[in-house]
Amino acid sequence: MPSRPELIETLGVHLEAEYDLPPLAARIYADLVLTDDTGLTFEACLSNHGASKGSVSTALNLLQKMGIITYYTKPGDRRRHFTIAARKAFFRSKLEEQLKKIGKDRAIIQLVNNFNKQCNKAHYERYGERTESYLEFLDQSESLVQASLDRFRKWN
Amino acid sequence: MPSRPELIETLGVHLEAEYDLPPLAARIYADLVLTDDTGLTFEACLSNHGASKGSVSTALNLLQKMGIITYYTKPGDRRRHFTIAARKAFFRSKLEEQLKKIGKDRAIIQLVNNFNKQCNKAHYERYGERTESYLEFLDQSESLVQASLDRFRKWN
DNA sequence: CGTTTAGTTCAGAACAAAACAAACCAAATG
DNA sequence: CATTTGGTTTGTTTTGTTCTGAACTAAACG
Repeated sequence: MPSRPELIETLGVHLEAEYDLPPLAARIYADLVLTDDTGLTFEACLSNHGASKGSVSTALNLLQKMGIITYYTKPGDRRRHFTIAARKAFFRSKLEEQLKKIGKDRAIIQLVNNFNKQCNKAHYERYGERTESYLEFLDQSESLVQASLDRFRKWN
Repeated sequence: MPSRPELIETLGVHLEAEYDLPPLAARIYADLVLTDDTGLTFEACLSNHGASKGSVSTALNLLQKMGIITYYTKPGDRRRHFTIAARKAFFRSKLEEQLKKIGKDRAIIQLVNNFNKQCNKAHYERYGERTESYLEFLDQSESLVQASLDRFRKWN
């Protein structure tokens, strides 16, 4: 089993790629994923990652703007406690993202396919069938995601 | 319908993100996608994209190293004609990439889940079921990709 | 009010990525 | 064998990102 810091690093790299985050923001996000819902204070983010106040502030604000994290306060405690925004919805929003991606992918493939139909007829005839087949795969994929999404929605 | 240059730009942006390519390399890739299998010469890449010889050279070499493009020569013509490497396999390799992604995703989710099982029991109990459900989705997704992949493999 | 606490803001340092320009090389051509 | 053609290599410039550090704000506390 990886140690906590190791796992933060591994997960951080992954999140960096998945959500196109700067390194520090991704590490903080990873840290919060591994922390229970009491969350982390600004100060904890600062010391856990050895970064400057400015960097931590920027990273936390970015994650908030992206809807990834929120904070709460305790009465009689001025500090913000940051937590991931909707742990219940974590997988659900992954599925929603997936749905968007499929849509985008289909859109471009159709754009290119239409272009070929008009301007590259030979090519269109040679590969049109594969394109159809891939579009069909996208449809099936979409249905599968949609079905899982429905299950996750009931869950909430 | 978008014009050819517009489509190159749109597709270019998409490919940039999909394969993590530098802008110029992605535009050249897009250009080749819209060009029939006669391909494009170095000179054409150069003038189509208004870039310097050095940049085009670097971009083409990168795309070759990534296995995305190849070139052929005509007897009595010193120029290289660049084409996309395996148009027949285009969708197939997209599916193969998809398969790898699913594997990575599962790996991290399991890593995090194991961590929670040991170090974050309450949290594990609250969300473990969702995790299971998502892992199941990944399995189904994998099967679907695998099935499509088999169809595409026969095709070749 | 002065001070402490909890952050924000912003200029700029440090680094990384992408493209350029010019010199270079190697094969064909006259 | 000098020159053109088709690229490659190398050093530089441009551009963009990420983080820092220091000055600042705003709320609470005594």
